[in-house]
Amino acid sequence: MIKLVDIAEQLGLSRVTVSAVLNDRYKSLGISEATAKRVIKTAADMGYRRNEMAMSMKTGKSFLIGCMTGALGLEWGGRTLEGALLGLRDSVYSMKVESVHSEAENNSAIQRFIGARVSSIFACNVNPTLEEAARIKEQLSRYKILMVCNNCRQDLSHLQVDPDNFGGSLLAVRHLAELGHKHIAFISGDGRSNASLMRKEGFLGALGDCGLSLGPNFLERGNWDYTETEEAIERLMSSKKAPTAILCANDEMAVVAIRRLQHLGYSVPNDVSIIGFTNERLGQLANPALTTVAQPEVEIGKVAIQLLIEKIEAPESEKMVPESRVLPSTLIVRESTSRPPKASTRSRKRAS
Amino acid sequence: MIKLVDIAEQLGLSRVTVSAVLNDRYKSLGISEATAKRVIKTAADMGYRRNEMAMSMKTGKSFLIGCMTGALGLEWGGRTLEGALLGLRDSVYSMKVESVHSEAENNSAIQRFIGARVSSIFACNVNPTLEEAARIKEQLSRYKILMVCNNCRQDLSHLQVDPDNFGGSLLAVRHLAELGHKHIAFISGDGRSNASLMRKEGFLGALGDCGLSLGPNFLERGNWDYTETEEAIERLMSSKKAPTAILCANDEMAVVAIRRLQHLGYSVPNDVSIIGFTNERLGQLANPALTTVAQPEVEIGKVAIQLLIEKIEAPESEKMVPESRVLPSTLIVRESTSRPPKASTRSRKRAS
DNA sequence: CATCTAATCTATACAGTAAAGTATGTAAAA
DNA sequence: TTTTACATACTTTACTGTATAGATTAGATG
Repeated sequence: MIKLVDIAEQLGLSRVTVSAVLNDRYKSLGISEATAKRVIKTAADMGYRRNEMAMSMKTGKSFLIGCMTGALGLEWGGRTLEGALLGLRDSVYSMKVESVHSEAENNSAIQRFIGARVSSIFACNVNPTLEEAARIKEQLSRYKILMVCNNCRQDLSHLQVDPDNFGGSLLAVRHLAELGHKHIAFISGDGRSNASLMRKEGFLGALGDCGLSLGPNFLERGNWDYTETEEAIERLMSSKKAPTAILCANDEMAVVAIRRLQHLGYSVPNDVSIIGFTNERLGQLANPALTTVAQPEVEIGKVAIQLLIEKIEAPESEKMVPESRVLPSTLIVRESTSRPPKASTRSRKRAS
Repeated sequence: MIKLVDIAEQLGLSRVTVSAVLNDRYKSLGISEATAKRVIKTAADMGYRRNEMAMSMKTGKSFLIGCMTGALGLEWGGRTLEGALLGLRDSVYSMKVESVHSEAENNSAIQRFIGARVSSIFACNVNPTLEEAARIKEQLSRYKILMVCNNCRQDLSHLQVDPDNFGGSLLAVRHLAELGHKHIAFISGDGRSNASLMRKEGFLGALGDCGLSLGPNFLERGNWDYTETEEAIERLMSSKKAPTAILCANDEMAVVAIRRLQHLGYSVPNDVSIIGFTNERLGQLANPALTTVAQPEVEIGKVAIQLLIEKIEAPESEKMVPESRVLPSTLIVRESTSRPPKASTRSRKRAS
């Protein structure tokens, strides 16, 4: 691997001269244009790339961001990471990635990041408990490493970039209310998921906003799971006063819901309207195509990294000041929502 | 950030002593157990983590792998990266990731990797043209950087880990042939995609294997695109001798195919059997649930990285010897395949 | 001859490691 | 008794590739 001295020797100059030229500070150093040109040409010919590590050592700055990510195998997980990588573009920063699935893995990722001297960490779709988050935060502050989270509890004092889950539910419920629905149920995901929690809160808030009340047992738990979601649907539809619309905390559960409803003999959206969350391809291709709350995952990753970079480069005093950003959700109306049936025409049919 | 000298000063020792203890080479250096214990304790108390960069500088080894990845927003893309990160676990290596979408981005990613002094590169779901791959290869060999690819043309002399696309098609066609199908069509993806190409080759080979012949215009192009796939379906079904089964080069096109067929009044699988490729959630949730060829994406990422690490650590002579591994595909039979209809009962119905 | 300026070099630092060196004591060999 | 050898428990020096402050040289100018 060719280095500064190699170029310097080739030209009978010192490393310093070469370094100055290649970093564009040669004018202030009084190096002649002729020399500069020779240096630049030789460097290119020899295929010189400066060693970032050596530079980091010298300057004491790492230009490295650590990203610990969960949910990589899911569309929205990949999209968030993609966004983060996009946010890095054209910056001098680069990213080390570790995938994590447990508290133990979070810890070892952080240890490795510290060893790598990252300037900051993006906890991408990691869902730590409050205690864990606090512990991580304390450890990182000891090393003065910044952290930005998405999908995290709001009450933590670190950087945060989130989709507007609350507002997303509002959009969904308002859409249903405008169609005339009065009996809307909600199927939540994993109880520890902040996204699921905020979507539920948003749902409850939105009912009030629209002057609707929550039906009995209209808050079901699907736990991001097919079977549990199907059971939730069965319970909802077997109650005396069944909902005419169901908001699901993600698209997957929404599609499972549609499938189950159809299996039970209901028509979607004629008997029951369904809305999901996070606009995945499986919703787009469902039959009927799923109405869903889209969230800007790519943008979230991008903004998270940009925020991190801003903070790194901010003056020392502002560096550790927590900041949070919320990016708007949008409603994508497709085929799974329509006006509610008239009470008389609604009936439970056997599956064919 | 605390460093060796800090510990050394605290204890009145030299950096070297501390370094030796913390790297478990203190016995050969003749450092007393008592000193070793003090050092270890102090290091832990002070929260010391050794600086990987400094270590790399000194040893000349980077323990860094660069990963340029495409398709991050798709399930299989995320899974491959996830696998790669899994392959890194418990090794001293770590990974820098860049997402790429074009030749220009591939190049800039490589430039950055060279600057970071990566020991090797994983081109993860990057689909370079032959010329581009050759150029990259030449450039990397200049810096003695290893590269492993998945989803690449087979005839390149670098490391390669691939799913058995060819064999996957064979499994699919054999399954259909066993069910009694004689008229099987294929819908391919992007013509430049190696995966699509190999799946088509496998399909054609498998027809011969099963004693079947290719019907007229039974090779369609869907180009990974919804509209084009729908058009391909229309063309296939409007021909005089329509296929009774269709193998699609991915699950997405397969689900679009099902949707279109149903819209045209056909029943899947009673009128037409459908098989996809790469086992995504959207196929599992389709109605009927999709029969598909699953490929071990996670395993591919894992093996790619393991191969890379093996090579890095291999003696110089074996280092640049190309090697390729192919991991088996499996057929997941669900609801979208069944016996072909008897010729008389097959008819085209209007959509309801 | 002193001063100035242009062009370049020297020395040092960054955090770690490898190899060689050092001070002291002990024990066996000459 | 002196020399040699060796072990103990370390330290010093040198080096990785780069950046930066300060020194140096050559030639021109006053």
